[in-house]
Amino acid sequence: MAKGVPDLYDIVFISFEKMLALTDAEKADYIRLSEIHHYKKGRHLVKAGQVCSRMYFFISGAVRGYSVRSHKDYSLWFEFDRCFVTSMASFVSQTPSHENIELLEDSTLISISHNNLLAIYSTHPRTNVIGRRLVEMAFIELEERTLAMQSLTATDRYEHLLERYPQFSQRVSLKHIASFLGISQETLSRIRSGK
Amino acid sequence: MAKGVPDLYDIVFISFEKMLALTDAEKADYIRLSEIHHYKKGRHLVKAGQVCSRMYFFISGAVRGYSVRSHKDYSLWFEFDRCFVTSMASFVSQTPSHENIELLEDSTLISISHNNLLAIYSTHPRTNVIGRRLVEMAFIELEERTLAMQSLTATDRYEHLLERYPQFSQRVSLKHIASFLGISQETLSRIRSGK
DNA sequence: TGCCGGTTTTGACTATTGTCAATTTTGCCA
DNA sequence: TGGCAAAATTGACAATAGTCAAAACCGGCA
Repeated sequence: MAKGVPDLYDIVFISFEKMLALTDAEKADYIRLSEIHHYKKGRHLVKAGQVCSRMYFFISGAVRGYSVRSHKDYSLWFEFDRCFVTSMASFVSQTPSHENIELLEDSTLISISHNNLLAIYSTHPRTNVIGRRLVEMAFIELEERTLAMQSLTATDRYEHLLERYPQFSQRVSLKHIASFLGISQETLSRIRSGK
Repeated sequence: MAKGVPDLYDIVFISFEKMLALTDAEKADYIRLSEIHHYKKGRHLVKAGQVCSRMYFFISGAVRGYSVRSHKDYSLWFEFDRCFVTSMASFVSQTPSHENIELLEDSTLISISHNNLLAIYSTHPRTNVIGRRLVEMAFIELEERTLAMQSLTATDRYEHLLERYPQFSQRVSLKHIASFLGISQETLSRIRSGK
């Protein structure tokens, strides 16, 4: 095993621990069945129409999920270091993705294929809880966002975002933040300038 | 077992089959650990602040999830006959619910407690997939709705809703549909009249 | 049938947000 | 460091949606 590799896996195992502390045998299988990548900004992990076959963990970097409708780009979510990322709906049912996933920064990540993840679930049944937890967390996050879209004005949504995700304003362009909030770039600019 | 009861359970077992065909032993445990209810229109299954301790299956009836913010009522989802219903975020992590669940019609339902469901998962580990599938389906549904909120105008959201859920216009008041779409009742009225 | 309460529609006006076009600012790198 | 392309801001105007108040509609029931 290459020098430095255990360090990277230490990071993902700490994140797993929030859901389930893995045994050494489970960790060994995860290491054996996963891959490490160093990808450049701009690279796509998934494009709409493709089946998303891998679950990613971001050691470092930033990533955006987005969907294109009527020639327009709608940002759906953003994730940064130490997060699990995949096109959830596509990955869990292995059907074509409606969303694209694009790196916003050069990133270091670990990925595992759907097949290999199922193999781990099968070999170590108690790890099933991880799959469930990941979907549950994604669901809770999305629920909060949907209610914000429904009940808050554009200004309140922006302020809510700044509080909840301070990273955004450092690492995401205003164009993408605007599309995430469901408003035009110009409106966001006016909100920021205090009208 | 009372006459008619097996018929009701036949309905829920058909719905389970879309996720996992249950064995006779699994069905027997589900019957033993669940309850049948006949509830009146207006009854609440969960109120905000309470932990939602049960997963419901609607044999017949209609139900609405909603959240109250700044004294306003925001409809989050609707479900009708033959659907599984719970306050997902609250149920899966057994924390206080942010949403209320209210019956829109007199309804017949089957419910199982969180503890009893975990007991079934534990006795029959392969049934774990049901829990995951339920969250996954809820997630996919919510994802579609969020993108609609973000990318469609009010008029398009209303037309999309009519296509996707024809039941809505028969069984849900315009007040609730408007709050679901994130628009005022008057705006919905004008959209319907063709401006 | 006729009244009642709740639901839905309509009107007039205001507020918010979008669009298009023109600048200005920023970040990168040759 | 200078120059370029992308990102962000600004202005003028149009389109969309909200608010408040009043009227019309509708369903249940005495």
